[in-house]
Parts: sequence; C-alpha cells; structure tokens
Amino acid sequence: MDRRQRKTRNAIFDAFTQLLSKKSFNSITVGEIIEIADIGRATFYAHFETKDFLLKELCRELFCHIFDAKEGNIGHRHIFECEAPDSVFLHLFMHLQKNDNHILDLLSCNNNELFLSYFQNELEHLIEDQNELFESEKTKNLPKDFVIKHISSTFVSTLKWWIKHKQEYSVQTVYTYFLSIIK
Amino acid sequence: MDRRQRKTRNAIFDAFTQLLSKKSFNSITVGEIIEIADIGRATFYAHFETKDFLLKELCRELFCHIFDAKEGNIGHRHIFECEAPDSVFLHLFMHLQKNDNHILDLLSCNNNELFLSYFQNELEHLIEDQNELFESEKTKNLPKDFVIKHISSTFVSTLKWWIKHKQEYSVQTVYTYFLSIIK
DNA sequence: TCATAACCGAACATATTGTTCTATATTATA
DNA sequence: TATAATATAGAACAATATGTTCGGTTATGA
Repeated sequence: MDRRQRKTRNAIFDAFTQLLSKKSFNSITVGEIIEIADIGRATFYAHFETKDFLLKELCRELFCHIFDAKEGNIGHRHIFECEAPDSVFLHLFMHLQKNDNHILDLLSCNNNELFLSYFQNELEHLIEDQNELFESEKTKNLPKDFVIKHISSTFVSTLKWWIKHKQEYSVQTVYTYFLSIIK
Repeated sequence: MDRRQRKTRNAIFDAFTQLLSKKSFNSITVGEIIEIADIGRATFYAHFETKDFLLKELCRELFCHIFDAKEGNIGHRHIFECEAPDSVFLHLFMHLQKNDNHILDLLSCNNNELFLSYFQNELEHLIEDQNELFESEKTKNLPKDFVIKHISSTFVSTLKWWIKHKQEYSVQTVYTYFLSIIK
C-alpha cells in the first residue's frame, strides 16, 4: 500500500479514535474528523464511503492481530496452540491488559458497545474451535451455537466488569472468576 | 396527559418502530418519522429533543411494564414474589413470547442491540433483589456486581439465541438451557 | 527521470437539523 | 356552553452536514 495512503488512513483512524473518546459516535461528523486528521474532504471519501464503514474498518484493524491466530501468525499460533485450551482466555486477558493499539482505551470509552459487539463476534470464531468447551458435563447436552454464544458473552461481560475495576483486580483474579462461571 | 399529546406521541413511536424494522437507527431521519407519523415538524421537536431521546423514551415505555414489579404493580408482583425465585426468568421468557407491545419484534430486528442494552440494564435491577442467586456454591465467593452482570448478560445472550430459533425450541426448553448454565 | 496515483482545497448541490412564527383546532374546566 | 389554555399545522428560515466534482499540486515507485 502506498505510503501516502497508509499515512492518511492512520491519520483518519487516530482522529476518529480521539473523537470517540470524547463524544458519542452519532454526534461525530466527517467535518470534525478531517479537521483533526488534517486532510482534505475528498480524501476522506476516497478512503471511506461512510462513517459506519470507517468504524467497521477500525474494528477489523484493531482486533485482527488478536484473532488472527487461525490464519497462521507465528507468534500467536504458538500461544494459542501450544498451551492448555483454557489459557486462550487467559492470554486474551493479558493481551488486552498490555493495551496494544489502545484497544482497552476504546473498550473503556463511552462508545465501547460499538467495539464489544465486533469483539464478541470475532471471539465466537475462536471458541468454535475449542472442542473441549463442548464436552464438559455442563455443556455436552446443549446446542453448540448456544454454548458458543454463552461463553463469548460471558467473556465480554467479564471484560466489561474488569474494565470498571481495573485498579482493584489482577488479571489472574479476573481469569479465575471467569473460569468459575464457565466451568 | 392531553389526548392530542398521546395521539401524537403514539404516532411518532409507531412510525419510529416501523422504520427501525426496515433500516438502521443512524440512517433514520426526523423527516422520515414525521412523514410517516403525519405530523408537523415543530410538533416532533415539541415532544422529543433528539432522535436519541426518542429511542430512550421508547425503551422506557416498552420495558417499564415488564420491569415495574418493584413499583407495586399488582399483577406482576403476584408473579414475581409468590413463586420460586427461579421462575422470575421463566416468567420473563413467557412474557416476551406473548410479544406484548411487539417487544419481541423490536428485539428481533437489525437494531436489536439498541434495545437489548436497555433491557439488560433493567434486568440488572431485578436480579439484584434475588438474594438466592448470590448464595449458591458457585457464586457466593464472587463479587456481587460481577454475578449480576454475569446473569443478566447470560439471560440476554440466551434471549438472542432463542430469537434466532423461535420456531425450533419451546419456552420451557430455553428456560432449562438457561438454568443449566446459571446453576 | 517519468508516469502514475494520491492528495489538496475550493466550490457546489443537496439533505438534515433545529427554531420561529402565525393561524387553527382541540382540550380541560368553570 | 363559554372561555382560556394549549397542542398542532405548516411554512419559512438559518445553520450545519453530506457527498461529489474539478483542476492543480505533490509524493511515490519503477
């Protein structure tokens, strides 16, 4: 990709996330974005058709490096495949705590619901491949897609709770809480 | 409340829900609403400050009669307080299945996330008073607000799943699934 | 170096928002 | 029923936002 394109794209993403931390998605205008990103109006529309597409692209960009384990990313594959399946979730918590790409900031802002639904959606694909999760005493008689929804929504709900209490609880503790509910 | 106000208010709600079933919240304009509701522009703004307030009011109107048990509604208090605590959830499922006020339609449309977050919020208040839920072997050592979030999000996730499979599963079955996860 | 492609920025038509105004119709109530 | 209060219609309005077009400029990659 052309370096100019990359720069423009990043400038838009930065301006957008900056605005998202301050005001609601609906009240953000294209005018504000291009002013902060310091780019031309036509340039914005050359990159993104609408504000909604911009959001979708941002989510994809943010979460793909967390969820691309299946695609063969070496670093991630190692972690996801070489340890016990349970620790996929622990790894996710730790990954989020590192706050790469300021993901946790976005998940903590007032517009977090926007991202969490995308996040949960990606998470479902990950859970689908963890066969052990569907063989426990508790889940083996339930429809698979029901269990997937259950675990992914429990993870997200735990994450939301943790965001509110980041100062008080360690990753390990939250992970323990999560497991005690899932098991 | 003035009969004229009631009529206008309902006309707006009807037009709004009609639009919500067809297109995304963001793409709905005030112009479309007043055209379908067949009211004057100034009248709309006399009732609702913005589209967001309209949504909030709609949610309140929709869910209050389900969640007003605490306020002393006779019919509901009977059901909520006189049976085993578990059945609060069963009652909710059955209430939803009756589809009063077309709640289930709205929870099934593409904009359902808008309503489900309000729904979950109300649900949390209800759960908070069910002391039994926090005394089980599984939950007694967990923070109370964590358990509340967990149960409410599990209910909503179960509800979402059920909406997708309304034809295939009975209320009783879904309720059983829900319990087997909560317990 | 050179062809290509991205960007600027201004201008533009169009659409949406939110307000203000007067005339009219409906309501509550005395 | 008569009256005062109030909700609505409808049009007009400024202000803002959207999305597109265009010619000129600048950076990129080969």
